[in-house]
Amino acid sequence: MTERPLPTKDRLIRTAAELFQRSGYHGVGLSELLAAADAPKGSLYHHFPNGKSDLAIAAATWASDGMLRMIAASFEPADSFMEGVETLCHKIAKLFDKSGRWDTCPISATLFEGPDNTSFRDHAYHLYKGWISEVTHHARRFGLPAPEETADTLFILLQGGWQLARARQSSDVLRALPGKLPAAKTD
Amino acid sequence: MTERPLPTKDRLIRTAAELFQRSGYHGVGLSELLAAADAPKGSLYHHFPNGKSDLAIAAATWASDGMLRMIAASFEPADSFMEGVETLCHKIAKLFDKSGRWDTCPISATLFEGPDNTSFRDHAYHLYKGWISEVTHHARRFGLPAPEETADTLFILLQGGWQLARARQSSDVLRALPGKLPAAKTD
DNA sequence: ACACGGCTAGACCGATTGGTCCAGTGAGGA
DNA sequence: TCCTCACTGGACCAATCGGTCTAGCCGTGT
Repeated sequence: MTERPLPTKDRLIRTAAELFQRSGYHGVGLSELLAAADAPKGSLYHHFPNGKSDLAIAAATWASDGMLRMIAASFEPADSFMEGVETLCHKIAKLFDKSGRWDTCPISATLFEGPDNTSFRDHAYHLYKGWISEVTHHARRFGLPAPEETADTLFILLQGGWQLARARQSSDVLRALPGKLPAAKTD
Repeated sequence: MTERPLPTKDRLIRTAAELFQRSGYHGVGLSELLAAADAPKGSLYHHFPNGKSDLAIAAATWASDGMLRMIAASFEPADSFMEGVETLCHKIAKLFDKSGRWDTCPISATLFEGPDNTSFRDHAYHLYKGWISEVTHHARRFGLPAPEETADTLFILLQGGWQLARARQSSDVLRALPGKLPAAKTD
């Protein structure tokens, strides 16, 4: 997993993201993480002087960037807002199935349950805001009446949907999400 | 906190629920937990032979029962389904504010991030099913056209809404939830 | 050819983890 | 009165935690 040719720093970030999503910040030990990334302790503390917490923030940011790209890739080629929503939900459903269906949202897994450090929580909200404002942008572009509120609702549906999908072990929940968005009016 | 007259076992369950919600299963050490509950280690392993994991399941079940009562108390005196939803969302918003606005859903905090034990995940879904079927029952009672689907959606909105509320540090998200439920038709 | 510095490798550290074990303790029944 | 047993209190344990530190590898610039 997470192939070898990548530079050590990137390998650390990717495996950290992966493991934190699976077991949460406190649920992953450095030894397990370093073994999975095939990196020695020295490298970790070279690239991330503050150790685990620095790495966690980097991992969450990296995962968030991926999500941001997924949102953009769903809405940009779409002919309507709802078409973008549909594409996004299907992409996320696929991601869910690929993840083994037990992972948590990368940001909440990594940052909300981290040390009670305020900066962790602030960063989490910062990343979430990025997702929401990206959706808001597209909602506005398609002339939706209440772009901010619609973006909020989509975010809520995705977060809650992911949770229920995880409990049910089925991505069907995620695929059914578009029908629950009030803006499903077909203009 | 969690006053003294309660029997030790109950004190353990309550403080476990509280702490797990704040920091997650792996984020709370036994020493911290026992200190908060003012109980010695011997008592923990007397009441819960399997230690932390047994306690976690008991704590999640206890928290879930409280939620179940809150759902019932919201819908039973209501004159319509939407009135019940409104009441429930406001109750939860209050709970959110009282919790310090950083806690996680007690079940996902306790069970989803616990040991990768399957029984943990199964129990989590079992508890969630309890919530959803309670809502389904009331939806059917009020003659809603699609009771199961409506209950699912309410669950999704509550889970996602809680998450966004936590990020934003504001319970307004939760209070606005009823308006996002498609069944908001006023019959 | 040599020195420099980014990076790796892993031994080592004290603190804390979850868990075990047993000697009390004290209320209730015989 | 004494026995019993559910319960408490805490010493103790190996394992693991996150983190520090230093020795050396190796590519690059001069």
